[in-house]
Amino acid sequence: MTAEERERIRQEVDEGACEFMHVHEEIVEKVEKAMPDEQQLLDLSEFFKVFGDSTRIKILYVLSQSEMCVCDIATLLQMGQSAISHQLRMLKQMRLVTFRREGKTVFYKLADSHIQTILAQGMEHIGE
Amino acid sequence: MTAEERERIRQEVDEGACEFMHVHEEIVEKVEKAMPDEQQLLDLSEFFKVFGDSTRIKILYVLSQSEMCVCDIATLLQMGQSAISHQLRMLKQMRLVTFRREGKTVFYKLADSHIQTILAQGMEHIGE
DNA sequence: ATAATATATGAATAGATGTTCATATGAATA
DNA sequence: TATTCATATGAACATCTATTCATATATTAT
Repeated sequence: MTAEERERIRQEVDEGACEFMHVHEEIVEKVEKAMPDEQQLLDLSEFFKVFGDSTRIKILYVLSQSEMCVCDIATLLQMGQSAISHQLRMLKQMRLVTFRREGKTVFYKLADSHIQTILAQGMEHIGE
Repeated sequence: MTAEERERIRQEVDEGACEFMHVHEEIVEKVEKAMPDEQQLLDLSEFFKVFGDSTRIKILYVLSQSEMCVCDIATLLQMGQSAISHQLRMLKQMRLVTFRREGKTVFYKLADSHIQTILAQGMEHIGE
């Protein structure tokens, strides 16, 4: 593909993008080839989004200390049962927590030790 | 603190929280003691929030491949220059990227190799 | 079966967030 | 100095998200 062709395509495709820019062709081409699937990057951001809310971080944190039920979590975080339950649903969907039922009570825990590693990694980063 | 006192305080403090719940006292007390600062957990969620947006993930990804300027990024992501610039501002504030000016152009790169580790860790997790 | 209790969930609302548009700033060049 | 170009930024808007409220479901006990 020549520079001319690329320029034409760019004008057709990137209406909104900088019209007068001076792109560094080599870099762009090189990186373009190394780009993962769009979907993979979307999944990745969805994954991190789960950690990007203080309520969910707190839930994950307390569950890293011990398995516990919904009301234990609500008590610890001083939040309503419903709010916790909604968030646990999301954490379930994202496979970050698992649960077991024992009578009327549902006990939640972290799905795997991987989660703790990520939390610790984040902690490490902000403590700098 | 007796169970009675705790119950009274709970009723005063946790208006919204489950009123009829049967908290598991031992667990709650143990974990309560081990809880980090509220602020630290807020910071942690703020940190992860940055990774929880697909545009920012893409920016971080392309910068993990090579230093580049705003318009290079806009071209690669097929997005407007302004959108990228706004996001770069946030990434700057969160100290995930640094930049150097060269004439009219501003080159951005990842602030440290730590960031790549976190991205890779996330990638690893979703690929399961 | 009925009541009590722990959790789940749908709808509504308020607040946060990302992109766009228009424009400003800063730097090179004529 | 005026112009051009790369980037930055404020305001507006639309979308997404978290919590609350009311209520449903599931399980146990009476």
